Amino acid sequence: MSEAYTSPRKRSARRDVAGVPGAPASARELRAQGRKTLRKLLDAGMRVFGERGVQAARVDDIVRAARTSHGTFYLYFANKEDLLRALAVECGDEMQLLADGLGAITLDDEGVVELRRFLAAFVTTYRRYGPVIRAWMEGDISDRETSARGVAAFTAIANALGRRMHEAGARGDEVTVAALMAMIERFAYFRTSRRLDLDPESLLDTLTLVVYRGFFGAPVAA
Amino acid sequence: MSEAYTSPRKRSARRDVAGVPGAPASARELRAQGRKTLRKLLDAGMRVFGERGVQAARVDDIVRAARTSHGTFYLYFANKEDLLRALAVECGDEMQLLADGLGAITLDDEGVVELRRFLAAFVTTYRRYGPVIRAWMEGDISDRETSARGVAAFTAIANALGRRMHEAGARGDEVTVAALMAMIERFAYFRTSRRLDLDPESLLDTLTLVVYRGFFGAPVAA
Amino acid sequence: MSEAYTSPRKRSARRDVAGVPGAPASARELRAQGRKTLRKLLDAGMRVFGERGVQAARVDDIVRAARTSHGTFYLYFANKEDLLRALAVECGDEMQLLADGLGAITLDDEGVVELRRFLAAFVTTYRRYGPVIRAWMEGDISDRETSARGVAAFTAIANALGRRMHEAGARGDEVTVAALMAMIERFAYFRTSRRLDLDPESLLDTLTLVVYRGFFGAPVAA
Amino acid sequence: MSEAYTSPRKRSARRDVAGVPGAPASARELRAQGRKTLRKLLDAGMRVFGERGVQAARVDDIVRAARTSHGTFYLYFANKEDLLRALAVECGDEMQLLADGLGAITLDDEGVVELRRFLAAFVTTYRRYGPVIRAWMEGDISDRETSARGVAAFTAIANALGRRMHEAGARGDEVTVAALMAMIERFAYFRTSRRLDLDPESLLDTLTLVVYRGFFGAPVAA
DNA sequence: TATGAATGAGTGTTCATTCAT
DNA sequence: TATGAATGAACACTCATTCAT
Repeated sequence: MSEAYTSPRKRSARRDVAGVPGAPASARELRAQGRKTLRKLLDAGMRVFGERGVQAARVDDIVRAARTSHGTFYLYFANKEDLLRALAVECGDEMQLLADGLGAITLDDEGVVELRRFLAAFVTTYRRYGPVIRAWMEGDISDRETSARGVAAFTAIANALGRRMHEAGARGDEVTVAALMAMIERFAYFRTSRRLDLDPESLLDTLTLVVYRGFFGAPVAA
Repeated sequence: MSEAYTSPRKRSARRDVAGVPGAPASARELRAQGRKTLRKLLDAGMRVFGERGVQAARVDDIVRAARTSHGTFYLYFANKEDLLRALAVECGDEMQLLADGLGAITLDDEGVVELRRFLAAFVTTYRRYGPVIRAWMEGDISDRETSARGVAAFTAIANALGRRMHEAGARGDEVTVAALMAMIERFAYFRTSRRLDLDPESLLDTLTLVVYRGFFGAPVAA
Repeated sequence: MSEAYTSPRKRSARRDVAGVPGAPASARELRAQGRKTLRKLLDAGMRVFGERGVQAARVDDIVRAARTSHGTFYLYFANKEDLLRALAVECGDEMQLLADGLGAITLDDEGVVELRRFLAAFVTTYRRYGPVIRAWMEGDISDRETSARGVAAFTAIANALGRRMHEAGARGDEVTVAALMAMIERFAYFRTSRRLDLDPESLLDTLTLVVYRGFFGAPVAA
Repeated sequence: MSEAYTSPRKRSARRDVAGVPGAPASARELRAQGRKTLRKLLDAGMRVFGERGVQAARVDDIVRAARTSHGTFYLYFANKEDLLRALAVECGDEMQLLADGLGAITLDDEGVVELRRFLAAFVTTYRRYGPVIRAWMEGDISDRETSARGVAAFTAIANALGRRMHEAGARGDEVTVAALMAMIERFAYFRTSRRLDLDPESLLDTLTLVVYRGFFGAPVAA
């Protein structure tokens, strides 16, 4: 009973438990209109995170990009972190698909083609979810759940790569795979950020070559 | 693209007279006492940048770590960015030394030893200057001069590596070297941040192996 | 190590533990200047809480009343609640003094005089700390410590009154004393808020009479 | 003095056309369905005001408690204040009934019984309308009409009590009656909020005793 | 009559930077 | 050279109220 004064933050924390008003998008039923707005915010978030970086992005940037209001943002997400979490879920799903789709890397031309296809797919995903992936890599995420989801996504891909390396007769140990993934991620980053301003196709060729030779160990005719 | 660090004040610009009020440390003669305080601030800055990240680090964190006051900070640096710049100078010098010190990577055991020595030296530098290096890599620096210094430092190492690869008969083109450096940097990052919690020595062995085989192209007996 | 993104609120919570920057006034050494500002804020807080009420008072009202800035407020208090806590400490001390100062209520004119003196003193304290006292009575305080301090203060006075009633041969049980205190508090409230716009002295006479007769049980010649 | 509740919008005034858009409930004819929804909102309002306090209660809390929507709320009430007004009307009626029902307080056992009955009735009313009554007492209401209705309700009871005291040969002056009512109100508050966690019946006995002796002046055998 | 969605002004809090001592 | 104190713009988050369906 009764009016006990609590600092607004506390109140908000208290309410987070009940969970309704500023509840993460997933916690409420949404109609067509609501789903549309949610999508707008997710897209805008991705865009702004990419432009400004996860840390520097302001909620104001995001709502402006989504052409909506401040209040609306908090109707769908508890805060910026919560938006990041939602994007991480999407990104995780996407990366799982990548992992599942990785075929055998045989020691012939077809293997090279498959590897190149995979790397191209990774880059494509990166162009959309790069900021989330970088946040995972850089440890820029404190939320347990979100962080764990990142680990799971990376692990899925790492395992897929490791298995394929094994099949190809190469070392697929943890460290080697980690080095490989680091290289792929950085490559996608440089590619997406245009820091290496070269022809995308030939960039991809070079990466494929380095990965093939360095990690799958097979001699390849340049 | 992305996260270039700009001090908030820049946004709502005010004045930009080169360096008068809290002139950068280098602009003034310092006595013993002053040099000691400067050192304290540089060390504290490095530490805090490492703990909180360049963007999230607050001047308050730094002065507390240095056991000094806000006022003192601005006696030595014009702002947070200026401190980063000072650290970048140190880091750049260090990386130049690394580049200069890279010997030939021959196709025998001695080559492996030299490569391993170089990688170990890089990791050591990274343990101290990691945050600056990461800020460079991630494009988290907006200041022209500081950024340019990063490019120079990376280029020095890249060139050294490229030359040595050439000598060893391997491809030393820009993209390949970039991939190599990305891998080394990430490795050092994971190593320093203990995200890969394995034995440092064997981590280094694996990295050496992957780099040797993947980039210098030589067959190596595991 | 490293930049994990945490929502600003979380960070602030984390820092509260370390306790330095927005630390409650008591946690830092203050010089003359600082003590003066602290006093200004406490006084302004008391005034604004009185005018607007504890809940409705905005930090902005308080800093305007104290002729200082927003930032300064948070240099001395973690938030509004923290200011209330500080005022509660002062108020608690004051009420303890009241309790300690209550003399015997004898069944003669001197008893009436002592009772009147006590009630006058209570009203004086109330004029200064009324908002805090009301917040305690109304349960408008959620903070454990602050709340407990209120209970302690009330208990001290209640015990003193109960003892004096006993000595006078009257019932000094918990409920009766509570009823007595409720009446006194409400009286002070109406008196301070000028809701009963009558002559203060005769108001006090009437209160003394009612209390004397109703609680100390002695027949008194009007 | 103090905490008069004003809706935030009033401050940044906008329009004040008497009662057009969400006309107060009374202004429209309601069918069965509408009356039911109105009732739900009134009940929920009372409940939430009791739990959170009049000031802290949010429209969102109320509609959630009433299992209806924001839009619906404004179909029945112009704003939060309007809901409070509607509840005040109910409460005022109830208190008028209390006043009308107060019988003579004779100087014998029957007088005690009647007083006890009245106090019990007051407590019952308080259990339902406590928040409104407290808002009146605390001056938490800025609306003229609502406030006036509170004064009228209190005056009705005060007059009834004053008259009965007179009949019993006791002082029934304004101040004494105010003191009496303050005590009764606080008692009901503590009783309802369970701050005095004692047996309700014996609480009521004690209150009756104190009131009887202190205000009606009669000697009573404990 | 009911509802979910949208809005934006209001308020709390932080932190880089300046200033007086 | 050092320091504690002050400042205010920037940003996060809330909630009463309106609107389209």
